Amino acid sequence: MNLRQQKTMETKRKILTTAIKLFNEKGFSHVTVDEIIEKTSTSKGAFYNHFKSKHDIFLEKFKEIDHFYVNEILPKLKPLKTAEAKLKYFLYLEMEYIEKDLGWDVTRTIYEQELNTERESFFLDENRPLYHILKKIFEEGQKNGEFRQDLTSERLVVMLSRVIRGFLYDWSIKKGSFSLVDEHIELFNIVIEGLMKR
Amino acid sequence: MNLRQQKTMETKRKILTTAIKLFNEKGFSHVTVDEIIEKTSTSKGAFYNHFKSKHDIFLEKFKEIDHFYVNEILPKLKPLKTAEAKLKYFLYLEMEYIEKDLGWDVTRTIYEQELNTERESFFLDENRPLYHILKKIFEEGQKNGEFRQDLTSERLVVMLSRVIRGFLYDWSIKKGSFSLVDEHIELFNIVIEGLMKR
DNA sequence: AAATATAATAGACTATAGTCTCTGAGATTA
DNA sequence: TAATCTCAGAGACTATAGTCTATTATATTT
Repeated sequence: MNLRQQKTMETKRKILTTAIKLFNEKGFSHVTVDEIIEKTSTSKGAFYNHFKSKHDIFLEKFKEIDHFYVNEILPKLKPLKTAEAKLKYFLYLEMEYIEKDLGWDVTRTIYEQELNTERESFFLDENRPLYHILKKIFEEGQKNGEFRQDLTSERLVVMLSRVIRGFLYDWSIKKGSFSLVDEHIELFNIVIEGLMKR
Repeated sequence: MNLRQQKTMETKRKILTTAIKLFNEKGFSHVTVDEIIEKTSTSKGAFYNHFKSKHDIFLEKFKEIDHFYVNEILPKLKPLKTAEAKLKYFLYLEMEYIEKDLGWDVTRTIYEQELNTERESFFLDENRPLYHILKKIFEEGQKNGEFRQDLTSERLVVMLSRVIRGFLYDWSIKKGSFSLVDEHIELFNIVIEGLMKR
Protein backbone atom coordinates (compact mmCIF):
# COMPACT_ATOMS: atom_id res chain seq x y z
CA MET A 1 0.00 0.00 0.00
CA ASN A 2 1.53 3.29 -1.12
CA LEU A 3 1.34 6.67 0.60
CA ARG A 4 -1.70 7.83 -1.28
CA GLN A 5 -3.71 4.73 -0.44
CA GLN A 6 -2.70 5.10 3.18
CA LYS A 7 -3.96 8.66 3.35
CA THR A 8 -7.20 7.66 1.67
CA MET A 9 -7.83 4.88 4.11
CA GLU A 10 -6.98 7.12 7.02
CA THR A 11 -9.52 9.69 5.83
CA LYS A 12 -12.22 7.05 5.50
CA ARG A 13 -11.46 5.59 8.91
CA LYS A 14 -11.50 9.02 10.52
CA ILE A 15 -14.89 9.86 9.02
CA LEU A 16 -16.34 6.48 9.90
CA THR A 17 -15.28 6.41 13.54
CA THR A 18 -16.18 10.04 14.13
CA ALA A 19 -19.59 9.61 12.54
CA ILE A 20 -20.42 6.51 14.54
CA LYS A 21 -19.26 8.18 17.72
CA LEU A 22 -21.49 11.17 17.02
CA PHE A 23 -24.44 8.96 16.11
CA ASN A 24 -24.10 7.14 19.40
CA GLU A 25 -23.92 10.41 21.29
CA LYS A 26 -26.76 12.33 19.67
CA GLY A 27 -28.73 9.92 17.53
CA PHE A 28 -28.54 9.60 13.77
CA SER A 29 -30.90 12.38 12.79
CA HIS A 30 -29.27 14.96 15.03
CA VAL A 31 -25.87 14.63 13.40
CA THR A 32 -25.32 16.56 10.20
CA VAL A 33 -22.86 15.76 7.47
CA ASP A 34 -21.45 19.26 7.88
CA GLU A 35 -20.72 18.48 11.51
CA ILE A 36 -18.96 15.25 10.62
CA ILE A 37 -16.71 16.88 8.05
CA GLU A 38 -16.01 19.81 10.33
CA LYS A 39 -15.03 17.53 13.22
CA THR A 40 -12.79 15.47 10.96
CA SER A 41 -11.36 18.47 9.06
CA THR A 42 -12.38 16.94 5.77
CA SER A 43 -14.95 17.96 3.15
CA LYS A 44 -18.11 17.01 1.34
CA GLY A 45 -15.97 15.65 -1.44
CA ALA A 46 -14.13 13.35 0.91
CA PHE A 47 -17.28 12.24 2.65
CA TYR A 48 -19.21 11.33 -0.47
CA ASN A 49 -16.18 9.80 -2.05
CA HIS A 50 -16.17 7.16 0.68
CA PHE A 51 -19.86 6.79 1.47
CA LYS A 52 -22.86 6.80 -0.78
CA SER A 53 -24.93 8.63 1.80
CA LYS A 54 -25.20 9.48 5.45
CA HIS A 55 -27.24 6.32 5.87
CA ASP A 56 -24.52 4.32 4.21
CA ILE A 57 -22.21 4.77 7.19
CA PHE A 58 -24.83 3.14 9.30
CA LEU A 59 -25.04 0.13 7.08
CA GLU A 60 -21.32 -0.29 7.51
CA LYS A 61 -21.93 -0.76 11.20
CA PHE A 62 -25.06 -2.83 10.77
CA LYS A 63 -23.32 -5.28 8.51
CA GLU A 64 -21.38 -6.32 11.58
CA ILE A 65 -24.51 -8.12 12.63
CA ASP A 66 -23.80 -10.74 10.04
CA HIS A 67 -20.31 -11.34 11.42
CA PHE A 68 -22.01 -11.78 14.74
CA TYR A 69 -24.37 -14.38 13.34
CA VAL A 70 -21.55 -16.42 11.90
CA ASN A 71 -18.85 -15.98 14.51
CA GLU A 72 -20.77 -15.76 17.75
CA ILE A 73 -24.09 -17.45 17.27
CA LEU A 74 -23.37 -20.36 14.95
CA PRO A 75 -20.80 -22.11 17.19
CA LYS A 76 -23.16 -21.96 20.14
CA LEU A 77 -25.92 -23.72 18.23
CA LYS A 78 -23.87 -26.77 17.30
CA PRO A 79 -24.20 -28.69 20.59
CA LEU A 80 -27.99 -28.32 20.78
CA LYS A 81 -29.90 -31.43 19.84
CA THR A 82 -33.24 -30.34 18.42
CA ALA A 83 -33.89 -27.85 15.64
CA GLU A 84 -36.48 -26.22 17.85
CA ALA A 85 -33.90 -25.60 20.57
CA LYS A 86 -31.48 -24.21 18.01
CA LEU A 87 -34.09 -21.89 16.59
CA LYS A 88 -35.12 -20.59 19.98
CA TYR A 89 -31.57 -20.06 21.14
CA PHE A 90 -30.71 -18.33 17.88
CA LEU A 91 -33.58 -15.92 18.30
CA TYR A 92 -32.61 -15.26 21.88
CA LEU A 93 -29.02 -14.41 20.97
CA GLU A 94 -30.13 -12.26 18.07
CA MET A 95 -32.53 -10.26 20.23
CA GLU A 96 -29.93 -9.85 22.93
CA TYR A 97 -27.38 -8.55 20.44
CA ILE A 98 -29.79 -6.11 18.84
CA GLU A 99 -31.05 -4.82 22.15
CA LYS A 100 -27.72 -4.54 23.92
CA ASP A 101 -25.22 -3.82 21.18
CA LEU A 102 -27.08 -2.15 18.34
CA GLY A 103 -29.77 -0.28 20.23
CA TRP A 104 -33.12 0.92 19.01
CA ASP A 105 -31.96 4.06 17.25
CA VAL A 106 -29.59 2.18 15.00
CA THR A 107 -32.26 -0.39 14.35
CA ARG A 108 -34.84 2.29 13.62
CA THR A 109 -32.49 3.99 11.19
CA ILE A 110 -31.85 0.77 9.30
CA TYR A 111 -35.53 0.01 9.07
CA GLU A 112 -36.14 3.51 7.79
CA GLN A 113 -33.41 3.23 5.20
CA GLU A 114 -34.80 -0.06 3.92
CA LEU A 115 -38.04 1.71 3.08
CA ASN A 116 -36.19 4.21 0.92
CA THR A 117 -36.75 3.07 -2.62
CA GLU A 118 -33.78 4.94 -4.02
CA ARG A 119 -31.24 2.94 -2.06
CA GLU A 120 -30.27 -0.67 -2.38
CA SER A 121 -31.75 -2.98 0.20
CA PHE A 122 -29.81 -4.96 2.74
CA PHE A 123 -32.74 -7.05 3.93
CA LEU A 124 -33.49 -8.27 0.43
CA ASP A 125 -30.01 -9.71 -0.09
CA GLU A 126 -30.78 -13.41 -0.02
CA ASN A 127 -27.20 -14.34 0.76
CA ARG A 128 -27.25 -12.89 4.24
CA PRO A 129 -25.95 -15.38 6.79
CA LEU A 130 -29.16 -14.84 8.74
CA TYR A 131 -31.18 -16.52 6.05
CA HIS A 132 -28.72 -19.36 5.55
CA ILE A 133 -28.66 -20.18 9.22
CA LEU A 134 -32.43 -20.16 9.53
CA LYS A 135 -32.80 -22.26 6.42
CA LYS A 136 -30.37 -24.85 7.75
CA ILE A 137 -32.26 -25.06 11.03
CA PHE A 138 -35.59 -25.49 9.28
CA GLU A 139 -34.23 -28.14 6.92
CA GLU A 140 -32.88 -30.09 9.85
CA GLY A 141 -36.18 -29.75 11.68
CA GLN A 142 -38.15 -30.86 8.68
CA LYS A 143 -35.92 -33.88 8.12
CA ASN A 144 -36.36 -35.15 11.65
CA GLY A 145 -40.07 -34.39 11.71
CA GLU A 146 -40.08 -31.47 14.13
CA PHE A 147 -41.34 -28.87 11.65
CA ARG A 148 -44.18 -29.06 9.20
CA GLN A 149 -43.28 -30.27 5.73
CA ASP A 150 -46.09 -28.81 3.68
CA LEU A 151 -44.03 -25.63 3.20
CA THR A 152 -40.49 -25.45 1.83
CA SER A 153 -37.73 -24.40 4.19
CA GLU A 154 -37.39 -21.22 2.12
CA ARG A 155 -41.00 -20.32 2.82
CA LEU A 156 -40.53 -20.99 6.50
CA VAL A 157 -37.62 -18.56 6.48
CA VAL A 158 -39.77 -15.95 4.76
CA MET A 159 -42.54 -16.40 7.31
CA LEU A 160 -40.23 -16.13 10.29
CA SER A 161 -38.33 -13.19 8.81
CA ARG A 162 -41.57 -11.28 8.48
CA VAL A 163 -42.41 -11.88 12.11
CA ILE A 164 -38.93 -10.86 13.25
CA ARG A 165 -39.22 -7.69 11.22
CA GLY A 166 -42.63 -6.89 12.63
CA PHE A 167 -41.25 -7.32 16.11
CA LEU A 168 -38.22 -5.12 15.52
CA TYR A 169 -40.29 -2.55 13.67
CA ASP A 170 -42.63 -2.33 16.63
CA TRP A 171 -39.68 -1.98 18.97
CA SER A 172 -38.32 0.82 16.79
CA ILE A 173 -41.47 2.92 16.68
CA LYS A 174 -41.88 2.42 20.41
CA LYS A 175 -38.34 3.75 20.85
CA GLY A 176 -37.08 0.66 22.58
CA SER A 177 -39.62 1.00 25.37
CA PHE A 178 -39.92 -2.75 25.91
CA SER A 179 -37.28 -5.41 26.16
CA LEU A 180 -36.66 -7.57 23.10
CA VAL A 181 -35.08 -10.21 25.29
CA ASP A 182 -38.02 -10.31 27.68
CA GLU A 183 -40.84 -10.19 25.15
CA HIS A 184 -39.57 -12.11 22.18
CA ILE A 185 -40.49 -15.52 23.57
CA GLU A 186 -44.17 -14.69 23.80
CA LEU A 187 -44.40 -13.83 20.12
CA PHE A 188 -41.96 -16.32 18.69
CA ASN A 189 -43.40 -19.22 20.63
CA ILE A 190 -46.76 -18.55 19.04
CA VAL A 191 -45.20 -18.59 15.61
CA ILE A 192 -42.99 -21.56 16.27
CA GLU A 193 -45.97 -23.55 17.48
CA GLY A 194 -47.62 -22.75 14.18
CA LEU A 195 -44.52 -23.96 12.36
CA MET A 196 -44.22 -27.26 14.21
CA LYS A 197 -45.72 -30.52 13.09
CA ARG A 198 -48.62 -31.72 15.17
CA MET B 1 -69.66 29.66 7.62
CA ASN B 2 -68.56 33.09 6.46
CA LEU B 3 -66.67 34.01 3.31
CA ARG B 4 -63.29 33.84 4.94
CA GLN B 5 -63.85 30.35 6.31
CA GLN B 6 -65.11 29.24 2.92
CA LYS B 7 -61.97 30.46 1.19
CA THR B 8 -59.81 28.78 3.81
CA MET B 9 -61.54 25.46 3.37
CA GLU B 10 -61.40 25.76 -0.38
CA THR B 11 -57.65 26.33 -0.21
CA LYS B 12 -57.15 23.31 2.02
CA ARG B 13 -59.31 21.12 -0.19
CA LYS B 14 -57.48 22.27 -3.32
CA ILE B 15 -54.09 21.48 -1.80
CA LEU B 16 -55.24 18.13 -0.46
CA THR B 17 -56.83 16.82 -3.64
CA THR B 18 -54.03 18.10 -5.86
CA ALA B 19 -51.39 16.59 -3.61
CA ILE B 20 -53.06 13.20 -3.46
CA LYS B 21 -53.57 13.22 -7.21
CA LEU B 22 -49.88 13.98 -7.75
CA PHE B 23 -48.81 11.35 -5.23
CA ASN B 24 -50.88 8.76 -7.07
CA GLU B 25 -49.39 9.79 -10.39
CA LYS B 26 -45.71 10.03 -9.49
CA GLY B 27 -45.24 8.54 -6.06
CA PHE B 28 -44.83 10.44 -2.82
CA SER B 29 -41.12 11.12 -3.00
CA HIS B 30 -41.24 12.47 -6.53
CA VAL B 31 -43.70 15.21 -5.69
CA THR B 32 -42.27 18.37 -4.15
CA VAL B 33 -44.08 20.86 -1.98
CA ASP B 34 -43.08 23.56 -4.46
CA GLU B 35 -44.85 21.64 -7.19
CA ILE B 36 -48.00 21.31 -5.13
CA ILE B 37 -48.19 24.99 -4.31
CA GLU B 38 -47.39 25.94 -7.88
CA LYS B 39 -50.12 23.69 -9.29
CA THR B 40 -52.62 25.06 -6.79
CA SER B 41 -51.47 28.68 -7.10
CA THR B 42 -50.96 28.89 -3.37
CA SER B 43 -47.86 29.28 -1.19
CA LYS B 44 -45.67 27.73 1.44
CA GLY B 45 -47.55 29.71 4.01
CA ALA B 46 -50.88 28.28 2.89
CA PHE B 47 -49.52 24.76 2.67
CA TYR B 48 -47.97 24.68 6.12
CA ASN B 49 -50.92 26.51 7.60
CA HIS B 50 -53.09 23.52 6.74
CA PHE B 51 -50.69 20.60 7.05
CA LYS B 52 -47.94 19.92 9.52
CA SER B 53 -45.72 18.37 6.85
CA LYS B 54 -45.74 16.78 3.45
CA HIS B 55 -46.22 13.44 5.18
CA ASP B 56 -49.18 14.82 7.04
CA ILE B 57 -51.28 14.95 3.89
CA PHE B 58 -50.70 11.27 3.52
CA LEU B 59 -51.95 10.54 6.98
CA GLU B 60 -55.13 12.34 6.08
CA LYS B 61 -55.70 9.77 3.38
CA PHE B 62 -54.51 6.85 5.44
CA LYS B 63 -56.88 7.63 8.25
CA GLU B 64 -59.62 6.64 5.84
CA ILE B 65 -58.56 3.10 6.51
CA ASP B 66 -60.19 3.35 9.91
CA HIS B 67 -63.48 4.43 8.39
CA PHE B 68 -63.16 1.41 6.19
CA TYR B 69 -62.71 -0.87 9.17
CA VAL B 70 -65.80 0.43 10.85
CA ASN B 71 -68.09 1.01 7.92
CA GLU B 72 -67.17 -1.71 5.48
CA ILE B 73 -65.60 -4.53 7.43
CA LEU B 74 -67.47 -4.60 10.71
CA PRO B 75 -70.96 -5.20 9.26
CA LYS B 76 -69.67 -8.09 7.18
CA LEU B 77 -68.29 -9.86 10.24
CA LYS B 78 -71.53 -9.91 12.20
CA PRO B 79 -73.13 -12.94 10.54
CA LEU B 80 -70.07 -15.16 10.94
CA LYS B 81 -70.36 -17.68 13.71
CA THR B 82 -66.86 -18.40 15.00
CA ALA B 83 -64.27 -15.88 16.14
CA GLU B 84 -61.74 -17.65 14.00
CA ALA B 85 -63.86 -17.11 10.90
CA LYS B 86 -64.31 -13.46 11.81
CA LEU B 87 -60.62 -12.98 12.31
CA LYS B 88 -59.71 -14.61 9.01
CA TYR B 89 -62.31 -12.70 7.07
CA PHE B 90 -61.23 -9.45 8.72
CA LEU B 91 -57.64 -10.04 7.69
CA TYR B 92 -58.70 -10.90 4.17
CA LEU B 93 -60.71 -7.71 3.77
CA GLU B 94 -57.95 -5.61 5.29
CA MET B 95 -55.33 -7.04 2.95
CA GLU B 96 -57.59 -6.59 -0.04
CA TYR B 97 -58.24 -2.96 0.84
CA ILE B 98 -54.58 -2.18 1.39
CA GLU B 99 -53.48 -3.92 -1.76
CA LYS B 100 -56.19 -2.61 -4.08
CA ASP B 101 -57.09 0.78 -2.67
CA LEU B 102 -54.08 2.08 -0.79
CA GLY B 103 -51.26 0.55 -2.81
CA TRP B 104 -47.72 -0.21 -1.73
CA ASP B 105 -46.28 3.27 -2.13
CA VAL B 106 -48.82 4.81 0.22
CA THR B 107 -48.24 1.98 2.65
CA ARG B 108 -44.48 2.37 2.38
CA THR B 109 -44.71 6.07 3.05
CA ILE B 110 -46.82 5.56 6.16
CA TYR B 111 -44.43 2.96 7.49
CA GLU B 112 -41.56 5.31 6.85
CA GLN B 113 -43.29 8.17 8.60
CA GLU B 114 -44.00 6.05 11.64
CA LEU B 115 -40.27 5.53 12.08
CA ASN B 116 -39.70 9.26 12.20
CA THR B 117 -39.25 10.08 15.84
CA GLU B 118 -40.07 13.76 15.43
CA ARG B 119 -43.62 13.13 14.33
CA GLU B 120 -46.52 11.75 16.30
CA SER B 121 -47.35 8.14 15.64
CA PHE B 122 -50.57 6.86 14.17
CA PHE B 123 -49.88 3.19 14.86
CA LEU B 124 -49.36 3.82 18.54
CA ASP B 125 -52.77 5.38 19.01
CA GLU B 126 -54.51 2.69 21.02
CA ASN B 127 -57.95 3.96 20.14
CA ARG B 128 -57.73 2.97 16.51
CA PRO B 129 -60.78 0.98 15.45
CA LEU B 130 -58.40 -1.69 14.18
CA TYR B 131 -57.37 -2.53 17.70
CA HIS B 132 -60.88 -2.42 19.09
CA ILE B 133 -62.18 -4.77 16.45
CA LEU B 134 -59.37 -7.25 16.94
CA LYS B 135 -59.75 -7.12 20.69
CA LYS B 136 -63.47 -7.83 20.44
CA ILE B 137 -62.84 -10.81 18.20
CA PHE B 138 -60.22 -12.22 20.56
CA GLU B 139 -62.42 -11.71 23.60
CA GLU B 140 -65.24 -13.57 21.92
CA GLY B 141 -62.90 -16.34 20.88
CA GLN B 142 -61.48 -16.66 24.37
CA LYS B 143 -64.92 -16.77 25.93
CA ASN B 144 -66.10 -19.62 23.77
CA GLY B 145 -62.83 -21.49 24.06
CA GLU B 146 -61.49 -21.04 20.52
CA PHE B 147 -58.45 -18.99 21.50
CA ARG B 148 -55.90 -19.56 24.22
CA GLN B 149 -56.63 -17.94 27.54
CA ASP B 150 -53.18 -17.78 29.07
CA LEU B 151 -52.66 -14.37 27.39
CA THR B 152 -54.97 -11.37 27.70
CA SER B 153 -56.88 -10.26 24.64
CA GLU B 154 -54.75 -7.11 24.65
CA ARG B 155 -51.61 -9.18 24.32
CA LEU B 156 -53.11 -11.20 21.51
CA VAL B 157 -53.82 -7.95 19.68
CA VAL B 158 -50.23 -6.84 20.19
CA MET B 159 -48.91 -10.15 18.87
CA LEU B 160 -51.10 -10.10 15.79
CA SER B 161 -50.42 -6.43 15.11
CA ARG B 162 -46.71 -7.15 15.04
CA VAL B 163 -47.19 -9.89 12.50
CA ILE B 164 -49.43 -7.74 10.33
CA ARG B 165 -46.84 -4.99 10.44
CA GLY B 166 -44.03 -7.35 9.53
CA PHE B 167 -46.05 -8.58 6.59
CA LEU B 168 -46.89 -5.09 5.32
CA TYR B 169 -43.34 -3.89 5.95
CA ASP B 170 -42.03 -6.76 3.85
CA TRP B 171 -44.54 -5.95 1.13
CA SER B 172 -43.39 -2.32 1.21
CA ILE B 173 -39.68 -2.97 0.85
CA LYS B 174 -40.43 -5.46 -1.92
CA LYS B 175 -42.39 -2.71 -3.67
CA GLY B 176 -45.60 -4.66 -3.77
CA SER B 177 -44.02 -7.47 -5.75
CA PHE B 178 -46.22 -10.14 -4.19
CA SER B 179 -49.92 -10.20 -3.54
CA LEU B 180 -51.12 -9.50 0.00
CA VAL B 181 -54.39 -11.23 -0.77
CA ASP B 182 -52.69 -14.35 -2.11
CA GLU B 183 -49.96 -14.69 0.49
CA HIS B 184 -51.53 -13.49 3.71
CA ILE B 185 -53.24 -16.80 4.49
CA GLU B 186 -49.96 -18.71 4.61
CA LEU B 187 -48.51 -16.42 7.27
CA PHE B 188 -51.61 -15.63 9.27
CA ASN B 189 -52.71 -19.25 9.45
CA ILE B 190 -49.42 -20.11 11.10
CA VAL B 191 -49.92 -17.38 13.66
CA ILE B 192 -53.59 -18.11 14.22
CA GLU B 193 -52.80 -21.76 14.84
CA GLY B 194 -50.39 -20.61 17.49
CA LEU B 195 -53.12 -18.45 19.01
CA MET B 196 -55.77 -21.17 19.11
CA LYS B 197 -56.44 -23.43 22.03
CA ARG B 198 -55.41 -27.02 21.54
C1' DA C 1 13.95 14.19 -14.27
C1' DA C 2 10.30 15.89 -16.86
C1' DA C 3 5.83 15.13 -18.62
C1' DT C 4 1.57 13.19 -18.07
C1' DA C 5 -2.19 10.83 -15.82
C1' DT C 6 -5.15 9.78 -11.90
C1' DA C 7 -7.95 10.16 -8.25
C1' DA C 8 -8.90 12.17 -3.64
C1' DT C 9 -10.37 16.29 -1.86
C1' DA C 10 -12.14 21.11 -1.33
C1' DG C 11 -15.87 23.65 -1.45
C1' DA C 12 -19.30 26.14 -4.38
C1' DC C 13 -23.66 24.96 -5.87
C1' DT C 14 -28.43 22.62 -6.13
C1' DA C 15 -32.67 20.61 -4.46
C1' DT C 16 -36.06 20.58 -1.26
C1' DA C 17 -38.50 20.44 3.35
C1' DG C 18 -39.68 23.38 6.58
C1' DT C 19 -39.63 28.26 9.36
C1' DC C 20 -40.40 33.05 9.99
C1' DT C 21 -42.38 37.47 9.40
C1' DC C 22 -45.07 40.79 7.19
C1' DT C 23 -49.25 42.06 4.64
C1' DG C 24 -53.90 42.74 3.45
C1' DA C 25 -58.66 40.90 2.90
C1' DG C 26 -62.27 40.26 5.46
C1' DA C 27 -64.43 40.06 10.21
C1' DT C 28 -65.65 42.58 14.31
C1' DT C 29 -66.43 46.54 17.11
C1' DA C 30 -67.61 51.26 18.03
C1' DT D 1 -69.16 53.63 8.20
C1' DA D 2 -64.87 54.25 10.26
C1' DA D 3 -61.49 52.10 13.15
C1' DT D 4 -59.50 48.13 14.71
C1' DC D 5 -58.39 43.42 14.82
C1' DT D 6 -57.21 38.78 13.18
C1' DC D 7 -55.58 35.20 10.78
C1' DA D 8 -54.73 32.99 6.12
C1' DG D 9 -51.51 33.45 2.88
C1' DA D 10 -47.23 35.21 0.37
C1' DG D 11 -42.74 34.51 -0.19
C1' DA D 12 -38.01 35.37 1.61
C1' DC D 13 -35.12 32.76 4.36
C1' DT D 14 -32.84 28.60 6.75
C1' DA D 15 -31.20 23.93 7.29
C1' DT D 16 -29.29 20.12 5.37
C1' DA D 17 -28.44 16.11 2.12
C1' DG D 18 -26.37 15.42 -1.84
C1' DT D 19 -23.98 16.89 -6.76
C1' DC D 20 -20.57 18.89 -9.65
C1' DT D 21 -16.22 20.70 -11.01
C1' DA D 22 -11.70 22.49 -10.38
C1' DT D 23 -7.39 21.72 -7.98
C1' DT D 24 -3.44 19.48 -6.50
C1' DA D 25 -0.70 15.87 -4.45
C1' DT D 26 0.84 11.60 -5.67
C1' DA D 27 1.74 7.91 -8.95
C1' DT D 28 3.13 6.39 -13.51
C1' DT D 29 5.30 6.73 -17.91
C1' DT D 30 8.76 8.31 -21.06
